[in-house]
Amino acid sequence: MAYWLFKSEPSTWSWEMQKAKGEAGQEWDGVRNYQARNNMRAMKIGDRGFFYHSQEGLEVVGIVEVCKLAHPDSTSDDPRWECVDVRAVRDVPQPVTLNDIKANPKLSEMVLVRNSRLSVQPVSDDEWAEVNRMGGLKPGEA
DNA sequence: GCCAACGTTGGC
DNA sequence: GCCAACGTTGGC
Repeated sequence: MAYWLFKSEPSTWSWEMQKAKGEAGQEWDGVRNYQARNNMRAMKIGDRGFFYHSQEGLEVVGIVEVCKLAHPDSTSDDPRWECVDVRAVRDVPQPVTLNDIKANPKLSEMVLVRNSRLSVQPVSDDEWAEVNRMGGLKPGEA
C-alpha cells in the first residue's frame, strides 16, 4: 500500500466537509497540475493519505482512503484532468502542524517541506509512520 | 497582503 | 527548443 498527502484549503473543502461525506467519499476534483494528477493516477484502492489543511490551520487533520481509482474530473471539460475519490477514515487525534513537521529531522525530505506547492504528493512509509506517531495514532491504526 | 517558488503559455 | 511573461499557490 502506498501513502499520500492531500492538501486542501478548508475554506474550499475542509476535513469537516470530507467527514460529512462519510463512506460514500468524494471526488478529489479541481486539480489542474500534472504532477498531482499523475500521483492520483498511480493510486490504488485502499491507499491511505493525510488530509492537510493549507492556508488556514497548516496541519494534518485526518486520514483518508482512496475508494475510487482515477477517473475524469467531473468539474472539467478537459479530458486531461482526472482524479480519485477519497473517503474519511479517522481524525488525527493531535493534528500535526507544518511547524511540527519542519522541526522533525526525520521529516526533512517530505514533499510538503521540499515542494510546498504540490497539492497531491507521495509520502514514504517512514514519513507515514512518523506523522502518525506525532498525531497520536498507534502503528497500524491508520 | 506580500512575495518566493513553481508551472504553464506562447512567441521566436 | 528556449525563455520571457504571466498566473497560481501557499507560507509568512
